[in-house]
Amino acid sequence: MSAMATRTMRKPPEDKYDERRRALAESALRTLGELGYARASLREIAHNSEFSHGVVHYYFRDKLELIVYCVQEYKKTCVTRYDGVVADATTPEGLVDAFAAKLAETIIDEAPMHRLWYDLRAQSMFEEHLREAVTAIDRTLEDMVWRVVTRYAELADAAPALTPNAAYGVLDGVFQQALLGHVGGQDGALSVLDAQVHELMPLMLRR
Amino acid sequence: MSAMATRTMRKPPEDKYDERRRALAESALRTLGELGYARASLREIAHNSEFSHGVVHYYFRDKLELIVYCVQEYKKTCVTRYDGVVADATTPEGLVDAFAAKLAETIIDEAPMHRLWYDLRAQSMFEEHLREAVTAIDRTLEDMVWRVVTRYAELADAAPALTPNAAYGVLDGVFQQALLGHVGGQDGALSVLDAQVHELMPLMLRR
DNA sequence: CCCGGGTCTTGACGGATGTCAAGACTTTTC
DNA sequence: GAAAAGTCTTGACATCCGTCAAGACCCGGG
Repeated sequence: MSAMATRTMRKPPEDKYDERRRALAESALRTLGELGYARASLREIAHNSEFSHGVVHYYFRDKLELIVYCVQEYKKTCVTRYDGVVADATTPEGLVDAFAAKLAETIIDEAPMHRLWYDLRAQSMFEEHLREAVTAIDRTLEDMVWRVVTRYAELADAAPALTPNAAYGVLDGVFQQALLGHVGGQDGALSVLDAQVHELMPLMLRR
Repeated sequence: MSAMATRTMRKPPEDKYDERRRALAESALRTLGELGYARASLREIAHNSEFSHGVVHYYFRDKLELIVYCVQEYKKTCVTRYDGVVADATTPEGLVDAFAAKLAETIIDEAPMHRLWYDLRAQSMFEEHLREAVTAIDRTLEDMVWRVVTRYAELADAAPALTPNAAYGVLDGVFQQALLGHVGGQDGALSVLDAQVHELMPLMLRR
């Protein structure tokens, strides 16, 4: 009768199951960051993990569910990335310095993850199954940026001159540009980013 | 001996050859805009043209050469897109209105081409063979934006407050966001873009 | 001890893809 | 008008992909 609704036919562990899903998703994220969405096959993903290729369909219905799960997993590593910057800053200039430095740092340390993000966001314009997860992350990132901007305005004793989505669009634009340059081997890309952030942040304050 | 250097073993037409390449590239662009880089197969591309699938390797060495050629072809349709806006504007406000309207218009009319562009740009972070062509287009777009910004500053009798790449990054960011929203069916995306452009352009002037 | 359910591997399937060789059709050339 | 060069189609190849079924392995409870 194929007694298998969709999920949870497990009995005792129930968290071992989720643990495996997370482990698998982590391997998948490594592979995805390396090869991109299009060329990361399930076999390659499994090969970069401690399992064999068949196990994927034991933990995920199909490839897309795996990837959506990965994307949501990735989101968690993003949310708090700049909260330290916001919390520690005491002057507007100091916040801009720390924020710009953190942006450059994350490009250096996590370039594969970031290029995967832009890949997935572009793919979501072709595959609507990705759209929901991508949109959710986009909102999360916008909120994150907005926390930085409002704190900056607060420290400068001014009001933000931009809407949240405009502020996100602006900073995401220059960030993406810097990532592109960095991945392409342009060594000036990161210092340009630093300069651009210092250039842009003051413009976000109403005067 | 397989007498076939790399190109040009043709004798008389030499332009019929290029004409076919262009026709094939046009079909390819249609298909690529529909399916994206990853899922646009040579057979599907040929199917959307008047030829059969084998002909691709008569005019292009492999799939990548086809796509790079397509990308360069696409560039030509971009370069002059906003030149009319620059030429016709007589007041700074008028230029912003026309520019914002043109941005929204091109999202409506050519959404497939634009999402393809962002797809290819993301792919170029994984496939270095795409990088050169993508970088060239990126520079072209930056120049295009810069022409708008300098003309705007000129009309407003002020100096630009941003560097060319910052200005491009900023506008590309909000444009991409609007495209994402438009493709995803958010009907407010375009009016948000219009508002954002009106919000951002004045900030680009030194005061 | 063994039995049963959860876990994982192996191997196979049908289909799609890039590539290319062989030849047919078309145009040019003498 | 026949030969040659250019153009295009057809069909096949090797390979890779996602998926899934069959069974082996592992482990706790009877």
